[in-house]
Amino acid sequence: MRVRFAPSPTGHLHVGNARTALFNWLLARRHGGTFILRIEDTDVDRSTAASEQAIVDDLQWLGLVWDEGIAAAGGHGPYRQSERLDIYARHARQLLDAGHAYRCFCSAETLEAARQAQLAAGQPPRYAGTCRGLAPDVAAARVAAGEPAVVRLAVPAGREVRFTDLVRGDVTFHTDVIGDPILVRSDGMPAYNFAVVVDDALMAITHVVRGEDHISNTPRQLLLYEAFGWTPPAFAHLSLVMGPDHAPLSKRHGATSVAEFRAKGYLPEALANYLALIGWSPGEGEELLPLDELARRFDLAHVGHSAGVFDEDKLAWVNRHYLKAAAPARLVDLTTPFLADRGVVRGTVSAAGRAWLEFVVPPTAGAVDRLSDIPDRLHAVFAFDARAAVAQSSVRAEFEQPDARRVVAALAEVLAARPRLVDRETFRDAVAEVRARTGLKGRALLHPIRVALTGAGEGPELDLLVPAIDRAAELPGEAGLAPAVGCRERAAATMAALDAAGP
RNA sequence: GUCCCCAUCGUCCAGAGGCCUAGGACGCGGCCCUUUCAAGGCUGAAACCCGGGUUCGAAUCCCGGUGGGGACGCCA
Repeated sequence: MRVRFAPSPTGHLHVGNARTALFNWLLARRHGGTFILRIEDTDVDRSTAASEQAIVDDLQWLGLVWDEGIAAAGGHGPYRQSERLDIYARHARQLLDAGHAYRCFCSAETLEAARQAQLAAGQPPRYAGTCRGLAPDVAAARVAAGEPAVVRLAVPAGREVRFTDLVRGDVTFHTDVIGDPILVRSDGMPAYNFAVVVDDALMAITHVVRGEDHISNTPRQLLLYEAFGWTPPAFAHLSLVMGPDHAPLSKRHGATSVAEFRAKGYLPEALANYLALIGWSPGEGEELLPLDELARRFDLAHVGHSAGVFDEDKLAWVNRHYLKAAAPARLVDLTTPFLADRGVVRGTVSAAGRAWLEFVVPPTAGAVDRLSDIPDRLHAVFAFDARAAVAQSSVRAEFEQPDARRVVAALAEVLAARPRLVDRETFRDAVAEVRARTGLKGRALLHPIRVALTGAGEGPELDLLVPAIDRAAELPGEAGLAPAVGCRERAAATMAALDAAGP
């Protein structure tokens, strides 16, 4: 089995295309086949080397390694269509000579006008076949005279083209609804339908798994296989991925590219796992499975027929699972850029700074949806302003609670008499003392402490936050982290701000 | 407009004629756990698009309707 993913390097890798790549990859892995990456860059105006690189990076990030293709070995190259121009020219010649294709001299403007007219008249827009009857020698003479021409496939009239789609079953098209497709453009570049067929055939592709948007191209391609006398591969058309409003996923729905999800702090294994769940089920009610296990169970016959809505909430849930399972050192590495963006990490992190990150990041990552949420949860460690906090209405409201001030006063005293609270035990111990002094417990006790120390009512568990603050406060200035004020000072400052603000 | 594809909870899936009083997951509500915030556990509400057939029996098969999507490019 040989399958391929053939993106066009005209932008970032879209999640819908990433899913197509994934399904191809899963199928190849499942059957011990070969997964090939081919670049379809025949649109010179829109294709860029940067896009190709971005797609390569995204595929590698997702873990979808290819066995053959650009930047890999393989005996069926080149794998970039722009490097196969002589091959297409040779095959176009073959079709022309065999009478399966012909030259068309209609200008793009003429064609566009005809298309508009047909649309306006409620007719299916389709090439009328104007140049089809031109005698070969007449056409050759016009070409020799320098007249621009395209090469079109002569689609046989009155026939049915059918194929058995591996996911949808039998599909039938009538050739009467197919206009003669352009094979070679006037500038000599091959057109999509022509290049794919030549490449898939020459690269010995056995299964073409692609988006449903290509289903109507399939009859044209089948006709080409027939013209060449080649045996076509098996086809499988995947339903499309939609946005929440059931419209094609687009920028207006938020993130749509793999790169954007990576930038938002989703783990590659999470995105890949989630993508596999759109239109397919690993079975037995299981959903959270690693790529190799998904591959072990993958089966085209069980791929769904209807379009799937991309649900970022569910992606986040999958991501949470992998965030909890990720190795601590990796989490720190992945989170550092997000922390740097917020100014928490500054420059080179020292061993002490790194130790601090390894203390706080893994447990924090286990409680958020994505890595980009981590700076928010850690924000309070480095930013604290008692006066500003007390000026907030929500914080003031907290301290209007009957015993809140007593808690802060006791906390300030307790902390003043203690060393830094650098672990959970010493923190709990300090809380126990505040509890003993105030006789309060539960929310009445912890919430004022939280607000007094962080200036906000929400955030990570105090068991982690407080030690994180005091450890950060002990760090030398060159640790690579922003400076932090310790809890002892915070409690005192809050008390002072409260006193200054009056009852 | 023409052709093609599709149609189970809000969303993603399970369901290949009786196992369906339609199952799981996300999200949502409730409860539990928790000296705070989350997380986690348990639990609840929530769907077979409509109409005809076929059959002893249909979410499952057939036809029609409706709805959604795709294609109709010198884009891929």
